[in-house]
Formats: sequence, structure tokens, C-alpha cells
Amino acid sequence: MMNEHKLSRREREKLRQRREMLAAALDLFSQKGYHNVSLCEIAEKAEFAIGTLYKFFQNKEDLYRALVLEQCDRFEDAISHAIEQPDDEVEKLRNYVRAKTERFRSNLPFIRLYLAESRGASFNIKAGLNEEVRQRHYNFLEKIAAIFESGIKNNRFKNIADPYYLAVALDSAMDASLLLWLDAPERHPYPEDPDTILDIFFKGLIHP
Amino acid sequence: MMNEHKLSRREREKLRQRREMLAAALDLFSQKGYHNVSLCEIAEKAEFAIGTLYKFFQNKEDLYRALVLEQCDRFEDAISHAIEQPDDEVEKLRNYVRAKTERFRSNLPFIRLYLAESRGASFNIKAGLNEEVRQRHYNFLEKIAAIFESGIKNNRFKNIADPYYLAVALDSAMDASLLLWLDAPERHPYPEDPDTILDIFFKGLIHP
Amino acid sequence: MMNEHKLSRREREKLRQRREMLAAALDLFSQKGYHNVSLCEIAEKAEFAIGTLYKFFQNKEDLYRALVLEQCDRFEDAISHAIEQPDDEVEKLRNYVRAKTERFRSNLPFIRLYLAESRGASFNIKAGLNEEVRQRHYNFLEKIAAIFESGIKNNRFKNIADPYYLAVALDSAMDASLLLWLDAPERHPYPEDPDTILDIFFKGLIHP
Amino acid sequence: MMNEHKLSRREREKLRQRREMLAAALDLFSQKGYHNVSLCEIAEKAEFAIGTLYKFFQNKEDLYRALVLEQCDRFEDAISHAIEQPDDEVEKLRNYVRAKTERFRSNLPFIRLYLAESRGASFNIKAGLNEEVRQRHYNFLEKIAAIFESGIKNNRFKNIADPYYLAVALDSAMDASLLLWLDAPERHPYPEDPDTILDIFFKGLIHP
DNA sequence: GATGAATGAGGTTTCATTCAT
DNA sequence: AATGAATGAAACCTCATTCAT
Repeated sequence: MMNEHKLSRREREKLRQRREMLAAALDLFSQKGYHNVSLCEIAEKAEFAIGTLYKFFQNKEDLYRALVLEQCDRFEDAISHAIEQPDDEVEKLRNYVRAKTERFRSNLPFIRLYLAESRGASFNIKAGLNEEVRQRHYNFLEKIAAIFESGIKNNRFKNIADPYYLAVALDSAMDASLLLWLDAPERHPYPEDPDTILDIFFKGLIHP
Repeated sequence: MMNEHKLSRREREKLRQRREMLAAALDLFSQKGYHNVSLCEIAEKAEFAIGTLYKFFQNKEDLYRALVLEQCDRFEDAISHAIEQPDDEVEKLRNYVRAKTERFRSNLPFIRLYLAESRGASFNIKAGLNEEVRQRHYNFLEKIAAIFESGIKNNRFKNIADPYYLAVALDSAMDASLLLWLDAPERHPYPEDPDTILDIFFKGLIHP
Repeated sequence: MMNEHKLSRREREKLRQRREMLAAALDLFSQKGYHNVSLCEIAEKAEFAIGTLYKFFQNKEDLYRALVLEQCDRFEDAISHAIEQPDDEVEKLRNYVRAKTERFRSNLPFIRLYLAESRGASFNIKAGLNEEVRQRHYNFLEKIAAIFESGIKNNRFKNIADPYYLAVALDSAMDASLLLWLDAPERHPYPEDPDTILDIFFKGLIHP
Repeated sequence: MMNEHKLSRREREKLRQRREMLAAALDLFSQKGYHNVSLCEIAEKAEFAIGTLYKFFQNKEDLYRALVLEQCDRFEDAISHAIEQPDDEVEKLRNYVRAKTERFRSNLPFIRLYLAESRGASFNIKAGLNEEVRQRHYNFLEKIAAIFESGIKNNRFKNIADPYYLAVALDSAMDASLLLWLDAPERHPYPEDPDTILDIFFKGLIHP
């Protein structure tokens, strides 16, 4: 993963192969779903023999798990980094919204898997990973909740609702609108300004 | 659906059987997911022979489709009814939030399926149904959007964002918090007041 | 198994099918060995679909286990019956030798499996059954040992060796000569008189 | 096998490697059986690459064949040597019993394979080797039979049974009791005196 | 009309064997 | 000459679907 340039040629080659396998798997899983993709298909798309897949992953579930968890890491790292800037609460939330939008834009296929897993809608796959990813999602939301909490404490935000609840609502509202755009970009163009959602949360809809 | 009491005894009996099959299927699908439930299991739980299932549904997918679409009808009917009261926009949205919360409370198993399908997270099942349910969901959201639009028109709401976008955001924020509560009711007790989410949308978080 | 004529037609039919599956399996396993027989082959030979085999047996090992244990039962029942006649020790051993010879003659294919399993030579198959059959064989040998022991007690036999050891030696000597005959009946015709082996054990080779 | 010290260094090195491969294979095959050992395992245990194994043996079966046949040679050589001493028949048989016992004690792993093969119980492996080893065993038994025959001719032994038959019975009785001891040494301690079996054969069980 | 036994296509997984390095 | 990564045939097993009873 890191220090890739210090690896032997052999090891670099292995990493490249692994990445190709995971890329093929991501494409297929996100298009057709875990159960509608056979390892045979993945092997073909990645241009390896089936047996070769099994040198890298113990079995189908293991491959899927590796795929989802690694992508989760990248996803959460990117967003966590965005909200760790030493800004005030409002600016942090803006960073969060922008980072998340960027991740959606740049890695659409994974987003589908991620939402399926993190939203518990994925009881379609064997339990376990499901639970793990959801837990990580919950933990991540704590970070957003902490921003709201801090904002409430120094009186920047009204004490209108539980901070965790606010985090969940904001996060989900973003997912939904981004998803809408993913599903039918022509019909539901994504708002030019990703901050729109925050404006609602911040200022409210009703004239004061 | 239609006037059940005008049917012959034979036809009424058929409808009853069908309902029992779908009830068993709903339970199993929502617990284990489409691909982890066999028709054999459903037949057993419904106390019919497999062959009998095939008298009512062409195949597994057809059974699933019927299940989801019919439940969708009931779900949407209930909520549509709530927002068709001759109230003002704010009250309509409150009715919507309450009706939806009530549906979540009363038909948890279906909600899981519904979210999986309507959120596009359900590419786990053969494509098609997916698309259909999502489309219906989009159409339903138009009704909510219409409320926002009307509110904006008569200046009750700020013209802060596209009404459809507002509908999506509100709907999704509700789903997420309700889902949170479904997944771990003890850890994330549902806010006593379902209106909380509306308060945020209406008044905003930042002190004016 | 018993009271077969009291079963329903359906149940009798099931038993018949099961027997046909086991018969095909016995033939193939005894000719080619556990690992060189595929369930596909067994299904073909028994003229059923593979899936049907799995309605009767959980998996390949289970099928094999059922086959071996049921045949063991029949084998041991037949021989146990022979030595339970109220004869003196010499006559009991003669009955034993004759009964065993008869079983070898009448169920050659099973004998091969049985020896493989009971002699511990069958580490080729997953452990477990192996151990179970061997244990049963040991237990059975106790019965023969008891005859020797009784004979020694009432002074019919010399106290030349541990009775269990005598049982093992006699049993094995029989197996070997019967096996010889099974392998190449034309080259090693089985001694006309199955009692020969007993004569050696009883009277010895060296002139007194 | 041949004069090893006349070989070039290169050739001696090769022989050493081959021996190591066969040693690893013997260990694994005798513990887990032919079909439960992969060439990969053997290569690892022997600390060679798989490809190297294929430089020495055409395929898995060939490796197994070489292993069994070479061990057979050593086994038969040792015992043949024991019975070629210029003793009388009784003494020769005593030598035979002792030599065989010694071989069992010193090369347990091979014994398991040998019995599996020579007893025809090993149809678990592709037919062929089976037959070959059994044939060699039969031929070897001729040597024991010859001793009995000679003993009968010069009237040392009663003419109670076919000499070959006697050889088979004695050989097998020994195997069984030795095997018993191998399987569960604590439960079935090997008779202190390996000659016990001969005493039975020579003097018989029944008081004259 | 209802049944559920029988089917067999298709999925996952292993491992003997090859061959480029 | 030695290596071991890559291969893919073939095994086991499941389950949606059919159809004779």
C-alpha cells in the first residue's frame, strides 16, 4: 500500500495484479451485485485464470471483503482528512460536503457498494461484513456529530437536536441527492453548488 | 386492491393463499435477503407445496416483484393519503413525516426491502425491479416536491433550492434516522418528536 | 429396513431408490476407491440425477459412511449370529470360519471396502469413519477372543497366547487367504475345506 | 542400489535430493493418504520447488510409485536376507518373524503404505501400482511357502495344508498383530515374544 | 388442482501440471 | 538448472423449475 517503490519487482507486480483483480471485481459487483457475479466472470474480466484469483483471496467472500474494506479506508481517509483542518465548525462542514461530493464523483462504482453495505440494505450478502462496515460508518458519523456538538457548545448552532442525529440527517441527505445524480445525471443535475444542502441546514427554509 | 367481497368463494380463497405466500416471503426476504432465501423455504414457511407457489407466480423473481410492488402500493397509498389533506404546506409536511414514521414502525420488514430497492443499493437482485421501484420512488418524491414548490410560490419558504432537491433531502434524512433506530433501537432511540427533522429544515441551525 | 411391507408405496419406493444408489456406489467405490469416484459417476450408474443423490445423502462422505456402516451391520450381524449358537468352543470357531467365508463369497465388493476401512489401511479417506469402523472391528474381535478365553479356561485350549491376540491372528489369516482367492481365484483356489485354517490353529504343524 | 561412491559429485547430489523428496513424501502419504496430500505440500516439506519435483518424477503417481517400489525393495531385501541363512526350516521361520517385526518397528510409515498396497485395499489410488505391489508380495510369499514345503518334504511339518496357504496365513497373522500394535500400542502391547505366533502354528492350540 | 420428487445447469473451489524467467 | 506463478479441468454441491401423480 505504502512505500510501494521500495518493493521488489516481483512484489510490485503482485500488487498490480491484485489491483487489477479488485478493479474488475468492483466494476462487476457494483453493476450486478455480489450474488450475480461469478468468480469466473471476475477472472475473465481481470484476464486471469480462476485459480490465480484464489492465490490472492481465500474465497469469494474474502475477495469482496478486501474490496469493500480497502475502498472504505480510502473513502474515510479522504473525508476525515478534510474535516481535520483547523477551521471553525461551519467551514469544517463545508469541507466535509465538498470532500464527500468529490469522492462520489471520482469513485462512483464503489459508492454503490458502500451505500449498500453501510446502510444495512445489504442483508443480501452474508452477514458480517455488513455489520463491520455499518459499524465503521457509525463511528465515522461520530466525527461529524462532534463538529455539530462543538458548534452547539460555542453557541454557533441552535441546540435543536442531538448532534449525532444531525450528522445522520446531513450525511444521508447528501447521499440521497448525490445518488440521485448518479442514477440519472441528465434528469437530476447535481446542484452547481454542493453547499446548498448546508444552507438549508444552517439557515432553514422559513423566513425568520 | 379491489372489492374483495364481490369475488366468488374460490377467488377469495385464492387471494388468501396468495397473501399468505407473500407474507412468508416478506419475512424471509427481509431477514436474509433475496439470494439467501430458497423457494423451498418460502413454501415451507407458508405451508404450501412448491408447485403451488408456481401456480401463483411465474418464478422467484416474479414473486419478489409482486411482493415489493404491492407493498410499495400500500406504503405510497398511506403516505399519499396523509399529504392530500387540505392543509397548508407546513402542516402537509408534518403529516408526511408522521405518516412515514408510522409506516416504518408498523412494517419494519418491508422497509428494509424498500430501502434496498429504492436506493439503488439493491443491484443484488436482477436489474429491472430495481429500476422500476426507484422510478416509483422518484415519482412519489414529486408529490413532496410539489409541496415545497407551492410553499416557495406563496412565499412561505425561502427559494433556497430546487423543490425536488428539498424533497429528496428531507425524505432521505428521515429514512436514515429511522433506519438508525431500526438497526439499533437501544443505542439510537428515535427522537421522541418526529418533527425534529422538520424543525431543522424549517428554522435552520444558525441563529438568525 | 425391517417391516418393509408395512410401509406406504411411496416409502417403499424411496427405500428401493436408496438401495439402488448404495448399490451403484458400492460397485464403484470398491472398484476404484473413494477418491476416484465422482458423485456424477454414481448418479449416472444409479440412473438418477445428481440432485437426487443429495436428497438422500448430505454429501459424498455421508453417502460413503451410510454405505459402509450399513454393510458392516449386515456383515457383523451374520457372523455374530453364527457364533451365538450354543456349541462348544471348537464348534463355535468352525461356525465363525464358515460364516465369514460365506460372507466373503456373497459380498465381495463390500469386503474390499471393509478391509480397507477396518484395517486402518484407509487413511486415504477422511479420518473419522476409518476410526469408527476400526473400533467396531476391534469390538467384534472381542467376541472371538471370548471364545478362545472360554476354551482356555475349561482347558480345551493351551494357554499359549493372549486370547485377543489369537482372535486377531485367526481373523487376519482368514482374511488374507480369502482375499488371495478373491484377487486371483484361478491361481489361488480357495481351499476346499474352509476349516483348514482351524486345523493349523488347533493341531499345529509340528508332529507332537 | 548401485555403487553410489562411483558417481560424480553432481550425480551424488541428485541422489541426495531425490531421497529427501521421497522421505518427505513418505511421511505425508503415510499420515494423510495419497489423495489428501498435494504435491505442493511435499515440495514444501522437502524444501524444493514444485518444478524441481517434476524434474525427478513424471507426475504425482510416478512419485508415489517410485516411493513404494523402492521401499518395497528395501523391505523385501531385508527379510529375504534373513531367511537365506543356512538354517533348518523352523529356524528360518523364526528369522523371518524376527526380521519382519524389526522392519515394522523401524519403518512404521512405510508399513502403512505397504499394507494398503499389498492387501489390495488400496484401490484408492489409480489401479496398476496396486497390482504390481501385490504381485511382488505374492512372489515374496513363495519364498516363505518354499520353507514350509521343504519342511513338509523332510517330514518336519505335517502335510496339513498347501504350503503357499500356510505362508499367507502366517504372514497375515503377523501383519494383523503388528498393525494392532501400531494403531494403539498402549491398548494392544505387542507380545513380548514375537515367536508366539510361530508357537501356535507349530504346536497348535489343542492339547494333543 | 395441488403436490413435491426429480432434475441438471451453474456456482465455488482445489490442485496436478506447465513454462517463462 | 531451478523456480513457483499461472493455469483450467474437474470435483462437489445448491436450488429454481418442471411434471407425473
